[in-house]
Amino acid sequence: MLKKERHAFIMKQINLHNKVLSSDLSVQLDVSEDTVRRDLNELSESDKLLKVHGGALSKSFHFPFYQNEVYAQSSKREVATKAIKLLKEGMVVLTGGGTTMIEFAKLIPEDLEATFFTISPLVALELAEHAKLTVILIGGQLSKHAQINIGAKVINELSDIKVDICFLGANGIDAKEGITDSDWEVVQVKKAMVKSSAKVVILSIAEKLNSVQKMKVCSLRDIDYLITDLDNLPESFALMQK
Amino acid sequence: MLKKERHAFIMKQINLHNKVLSSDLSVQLDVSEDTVRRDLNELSESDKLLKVHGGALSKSFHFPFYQNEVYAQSSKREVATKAIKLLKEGMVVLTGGGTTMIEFAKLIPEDLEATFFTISPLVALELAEHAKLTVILIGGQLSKHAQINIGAKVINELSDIKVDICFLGANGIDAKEGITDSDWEVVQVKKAMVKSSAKVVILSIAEKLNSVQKMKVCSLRDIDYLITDLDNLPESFALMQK
DNA sequence: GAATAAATTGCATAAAAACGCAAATTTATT
DNA sequence: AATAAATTTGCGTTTTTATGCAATTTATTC
Repeated sequence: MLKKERHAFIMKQINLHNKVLSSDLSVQLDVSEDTVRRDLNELSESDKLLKVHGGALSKSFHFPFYQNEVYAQSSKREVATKAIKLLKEGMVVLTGGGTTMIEFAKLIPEDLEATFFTISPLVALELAEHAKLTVILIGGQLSKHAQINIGAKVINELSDIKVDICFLGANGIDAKEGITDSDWEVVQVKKAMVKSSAKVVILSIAEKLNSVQKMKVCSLRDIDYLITDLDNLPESFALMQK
Repeated sequence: MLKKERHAFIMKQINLHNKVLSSDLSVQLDVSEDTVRRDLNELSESDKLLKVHGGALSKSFHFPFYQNEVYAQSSKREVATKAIKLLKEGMVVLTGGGTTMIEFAKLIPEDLEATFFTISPLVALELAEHAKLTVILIGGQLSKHAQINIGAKVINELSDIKVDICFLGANGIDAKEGITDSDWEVVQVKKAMVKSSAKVVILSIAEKLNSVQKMKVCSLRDIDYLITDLDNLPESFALMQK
């Protein structure tokens, strides 16, 4: 394995988990810890990460002020920008949570008049910054991990509404397995959201394509739009772009 | 767990709760108290926190000048600190919104087990940082101005619950006119909250005493506790302190 | 002011980093 | 191709860092 490849691997791990251990990398990359250390030193010299005893951390760790920067933010913003185009005046919209969705909320044109339902307090607060939007937060138990509302109450309320379009982030997305997620409660909510919407839009950064999580939300044919930061989707996903 | 990670964790706890105990951190981080003390020493040397016997405090706690822009934060924190004492294990609580309430949420003991209903997304997110709390966000239309959920939906949901105690901020509070507010929708919600609660607690900084707003939420005799940052309340308010 | 909790200090141990060097691998040059 | 030069890698050794434990000193509390 080439040095550059190792570096790429390490950076990916850093972005994914915010930290790496020299010992882990040594095993994963099948090189000595010395080599890993040398790699980390180089990446640290070029300010790509923060080297610490025992491994390295994402740079955002040390500068808590800039910590708000999210992973692959530019990609997510790109995805969000494309998704915005599906919004029309007067629409009734339903959105999920997650960092991509927050970017989406931020990018909505200031003069758009529409009604937004959401299960995410954070997205709701972002949406509320827009003067002409009506924002309705679907209440329920707040999941500490996902920071969205979950539980029977949410499912119930969702069953009472029917919206024009639903924007949803994806945890895993695969041509065969469809949209998948790793949290049971979240899957239940997402299923209900899909059911309540005339059109379903999935937002996902390209990186998540072809990844599969444990539980299924829906299959690809239930989706109306799949939006990524790629210019054109891989063959296997192309079918459902209507 | 890497040292820097521990430091980050500690700082997060500090920012969240304004204080940490060495003994707690030792358990949470799964290291000896010695190590925690060394961590606290290092963070203290770099002026990140204030080390005290038994743990550490947020620097802002004693030097409120350098702290966030929240108006009269130290007073609000004082009010919140007093209010916390009314919380008991296993309680079902209802809270409103506002900066005082956010301070309140931050200061809740980490080990308290309770159920919190709230109409404020921000308070909900703060509460969600506490591992043992069940947080239920009462959904509805998000008021852009007040950043709380309002509208018929909220009133409806509130009418379905009955909680042990309700913590409410006040906009105006006066011996004769009682609790008053300036936003019609907010008043409706607050009324419903009072109705759904066995006990009602009003949190208010002393500054707001004897001020009157346009619309009435309830009179003073509907209140069970009135908490301010004063050591003892003025004569005119004394009556209803039970 | 005695009892208790927390902090400090010194020390032992273990883990990680740094260093130098030799072997191995890659790249460049004929 | 073949070989020289440069780079990269792994290993032993030394140095540094991190952590926990025990003993002592310093605070805190009743």
